[in-house]
Amino acid sequence: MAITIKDVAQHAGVSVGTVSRVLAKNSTVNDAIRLKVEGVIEQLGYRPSSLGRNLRLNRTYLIGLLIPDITNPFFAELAKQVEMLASAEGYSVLLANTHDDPKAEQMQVEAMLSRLPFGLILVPVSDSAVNTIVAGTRTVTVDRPLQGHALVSVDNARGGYMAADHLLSLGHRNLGYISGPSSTEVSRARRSGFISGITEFRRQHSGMVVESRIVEGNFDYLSGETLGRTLLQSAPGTRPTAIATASDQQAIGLMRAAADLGIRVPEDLSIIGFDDIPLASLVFPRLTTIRQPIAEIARITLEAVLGRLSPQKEWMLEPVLIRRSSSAFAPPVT
Amino acid sequence: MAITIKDVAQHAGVSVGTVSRVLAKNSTVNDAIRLKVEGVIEQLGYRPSSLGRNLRLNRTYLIGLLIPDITNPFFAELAKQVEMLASAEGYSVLLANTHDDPKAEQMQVEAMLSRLPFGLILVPVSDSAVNTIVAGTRTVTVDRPLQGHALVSVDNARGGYMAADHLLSLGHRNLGYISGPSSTEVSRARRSGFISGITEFRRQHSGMVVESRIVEGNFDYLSGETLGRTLLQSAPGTRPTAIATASDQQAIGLMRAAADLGIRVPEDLSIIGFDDIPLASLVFPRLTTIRQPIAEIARITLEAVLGRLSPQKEWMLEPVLIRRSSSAFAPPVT
DNA sequence: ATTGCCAAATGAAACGTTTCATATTGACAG
DNA sequence: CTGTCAATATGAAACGTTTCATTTGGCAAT
Repeated sequence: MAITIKDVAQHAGVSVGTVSRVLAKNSTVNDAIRLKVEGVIEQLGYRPSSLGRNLRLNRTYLIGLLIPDITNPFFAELAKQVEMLASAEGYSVLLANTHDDPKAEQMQVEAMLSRLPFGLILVPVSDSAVNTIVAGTRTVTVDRPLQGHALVSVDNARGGYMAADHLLSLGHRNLGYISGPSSTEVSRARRSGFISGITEFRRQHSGMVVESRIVEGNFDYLSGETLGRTLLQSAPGTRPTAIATASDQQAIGLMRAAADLGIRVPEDLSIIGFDDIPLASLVFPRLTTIRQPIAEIARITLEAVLGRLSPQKEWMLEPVLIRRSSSAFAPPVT
Repeated sequence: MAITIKDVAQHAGVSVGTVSRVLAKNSTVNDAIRLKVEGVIEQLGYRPSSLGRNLRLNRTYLIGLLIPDITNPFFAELAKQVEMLASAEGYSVLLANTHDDPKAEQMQVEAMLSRLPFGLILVPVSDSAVNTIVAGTRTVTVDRPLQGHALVSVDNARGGYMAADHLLSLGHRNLGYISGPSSTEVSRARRSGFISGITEFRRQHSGMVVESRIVEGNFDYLSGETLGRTLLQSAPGTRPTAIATASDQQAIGLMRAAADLGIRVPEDLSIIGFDDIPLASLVFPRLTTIRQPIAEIARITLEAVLGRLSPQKEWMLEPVLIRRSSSAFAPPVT
């Protein structure tokens, strides 16, 4: 049987209220008694039950974190940052994966809400269903927007634009783009940013010919590899000299495909990824990419979920181009 | 104000007890009333509070998961598996990172216990301190042993042995080993398994000369790269023709170092990792490795923590050798 | 008409806290 | 010696459930 505040009170010969006030550091209580009570607490090894406490205060110190897949390095990093900040503030993190499945997402949201978290951080998969459910709990959405809730994300369109701009400025005129699933806003934004980067370039260079080919899949390694293969197996001469991807994972899969086909990076093919996961600087060659400021995203998200930020509805962060060795000047035209 | 069971009772014109019994599907309640109550619940959007429930039952449906670093692909995979299984059983997962820091570990354990999880899954960093603290909550340890608690792990010594055996059977006689930190039992077991693999081989081949050089660092990419560089920069002729590592991350860092130095894998250097993280089959060349059966580890761990397994104190799983392209026959001696 | 029985609903207690109104104490001024 | 006040401790209520001992009502058997 666990030790309750009553046991402590009894042993110390005081009332439960007094013990409670001893525990609440800021309350006024006679020094002798305080010492006595603290002694008993120590001796009995009493640990306040959060159950009673939560009920009484009608408030938990839980933050729900609902992401597609903790195995994805981007989300792992996000989870880590969020957890670090949260636990520094005395909150604990409830983790759940949606596996990009709307059904699973809904169930997980339900499960989380039944635990009455103080707030919810959500990387939503589906647009509907969810928004009715999360009423009542402060919810902040990361990466993907959700009707009626705060959103923290990187400026994905800008990132896509930067990727196109980088490749074009290196002289590439035949580009490929490996997109994420069109069902997500993130994918769409990155891709349309990429496209408008090209459009803008052509406008400025009065109609210069820029070819581009876009293929679509998931954000994972495998999609990068398969779609990369598709792009790279175009007839020689029409094969892109540079490819941008919607995630670093795809980019790494793409590098893999290039290696298999004997295509050298960056000599024959420039690659630029998106995210800047830790691995990006460890693959060979080191990956040029569009970095998402994850720590910043995590910080703002948590502050927002704790209600410390003005109730602004959207925070959009600037991505930054990280130049490494996977991108280089276009090979001379022969 | 949230809707409570009282509100439901009032609206339905029944007592709270009845509503409670309607919610507990297996109880006996008149059909007409059941329907009526269910209607009111639906209409009011009532959602039982886990706060009251937990207090009354003196039981939460939380599983604490305390790992060194969610960013490490191995732990990410473990977390994913555990979360999947747990949520299927109606439990939620509390996640925390220790960052391999005993101080942080202790704080995190305290924080978790104050939430009264039903059980705790722990990948311990430090050997002391913790074991007194976790008394009272069923705790299962993964990967690293902790006095007085159940342990689920792979047979690390066996894994190390298998790595040595694999390289030796390919004809390599000059081996390198990149170890994890000696402070962890895991590292020590893998390394000593590797060493005894060599010893055993020499015994069976009556004293055949096998050289080996061991360096030590962390489990991460960076350590693999730096230590790899150290090993590979030995005087030519004495440089190892095969290197085993204590983690796939190290192995990938090592591949990176080899690429930088112009050493071809597997032609000039065979590499074998440990873990079989998803990335292992995506790097170039695909990584030969010793697989930990993570799904199995997760399954057993969760069952154990839920108290469904006989109170056996230790489960040790067999690792399995996954042969891919990063290891090959030793180059002919010149 | 009385009794006994069963099914089904009720009322109240209990879980471990916090908090607020109230009670106690001691010191000190009048 | 009384009255007042500040300082501090107490007791009880409340948070939202579940559960158990009781009550209620209907109906069959006597």
